Amino acid sequence: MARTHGSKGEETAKRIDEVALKLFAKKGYAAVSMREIALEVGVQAGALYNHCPNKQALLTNLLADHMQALLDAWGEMELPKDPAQQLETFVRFHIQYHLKRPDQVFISYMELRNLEPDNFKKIEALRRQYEAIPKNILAAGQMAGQFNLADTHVAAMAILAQLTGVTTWYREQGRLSQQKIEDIYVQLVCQSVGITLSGGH
Amino acid sequence: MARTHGSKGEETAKRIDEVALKLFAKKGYAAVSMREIALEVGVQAGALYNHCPNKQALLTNLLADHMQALLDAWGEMELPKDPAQQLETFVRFHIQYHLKRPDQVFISYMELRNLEPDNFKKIEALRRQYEAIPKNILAAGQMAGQFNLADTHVAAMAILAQLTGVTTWYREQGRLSQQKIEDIYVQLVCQSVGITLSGGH
DNA sequence: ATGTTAAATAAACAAACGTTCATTTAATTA
DNA sequence: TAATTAAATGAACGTTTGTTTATTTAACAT
Repeated sequence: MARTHGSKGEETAKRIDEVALKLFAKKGYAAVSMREIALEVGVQAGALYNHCPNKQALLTNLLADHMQALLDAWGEMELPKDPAQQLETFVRFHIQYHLKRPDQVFISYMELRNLEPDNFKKIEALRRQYEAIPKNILAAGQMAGQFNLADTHVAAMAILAQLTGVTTWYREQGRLSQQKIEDIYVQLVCQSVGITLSGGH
Repeated sequence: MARTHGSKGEETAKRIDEVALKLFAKKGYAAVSMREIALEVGVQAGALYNHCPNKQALLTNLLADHMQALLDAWGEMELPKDPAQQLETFVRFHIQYHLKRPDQVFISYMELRNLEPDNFKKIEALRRQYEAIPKNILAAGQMAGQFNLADTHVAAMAILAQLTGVTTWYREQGRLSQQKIEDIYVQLVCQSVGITLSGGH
């Protein structure tokens, strides 16, 4: 056999990315073979190389695309002026975005060490850009005297960690709706920075 | 050559565990070969099998030992009666224990998916045992009317995530001492559950 | 001193790895 | 319709993988 009936390059390329994402998230980059990806795409291993230069590029592109899309999505949010409201906006944004893309989030945190140095630098830079968002919000709230924080940098990292942690236990059919989880986290985060919400959200 | 001068079984077994821990944490279980471990131990690959049945057992034992030691260490702490003080005790305990064993912590969170089903179940059970600690503290504080939480389960998971997250950015030579970091987190956590410390800690 | 056990070596195993290549066929363009 | 390009196949490449085995030697017990 050779080229199969009805095959289209763009479609295959897309499927490769989807499958790679799914498998990397499930088993880890190093534990997934190109043959395994090919099998799930429905193609022979060699065919993958018509669409990507190598395995490493597959991972790098997935991570870079995710981080860039995350930053772009935040860029399109309109921000309230009040730091407390900004913080709430960020909490909801982060939870919503991450729960919608659990696999991307997972590999972004798990597979950084499997990137070759140059690729790592690129992704790490995007990540720091994202970390700057809560850092700036907290710094603004602290400057304005609205927050009560001993250290805004540590607080930002702590908040990010707890927000991202949602993806480890959230189940679509679980006890709590996504909306409810957001509310719980908003309260938790707002209390942790030392403010209380005025109205009962 | 064969048995080398001065070789002792117990020593080698210990070194294998140490090296495996270090390499698994650095590169991930799947990315580390038995030959790589052997090289760092200073032995041929085949010799590893005098001390462990296979690679999977190496990982399982590391994770089981860590989780059991963690639970034992908590068991030896003496607990104050007041839930707020219990929470502070837990925060400091968790940070201290985890910052002292960054590699163990790392693989405990990263390599669960590389465990075969039976091994996974065992480790997961130990982990849930540990998660029950903050859950129970929060539930007690909430019952006593001292905490202000919308959901104690979610809060417990959030707090655990943010505490464990310390290991991702803490550097021994960094800006903040471990003591100072503990203090920051105690304030953050206490505020997040809805209490404020009486004295200025 | 001798016999036994423990702990290593070195070579080998089949299987799987990422990747390449010549070839074939479908889709597209002229 | 013919020529060209795109997208597959399937076999092969040389490595590397986890693990086993026969053999050798050091450590230990009698």
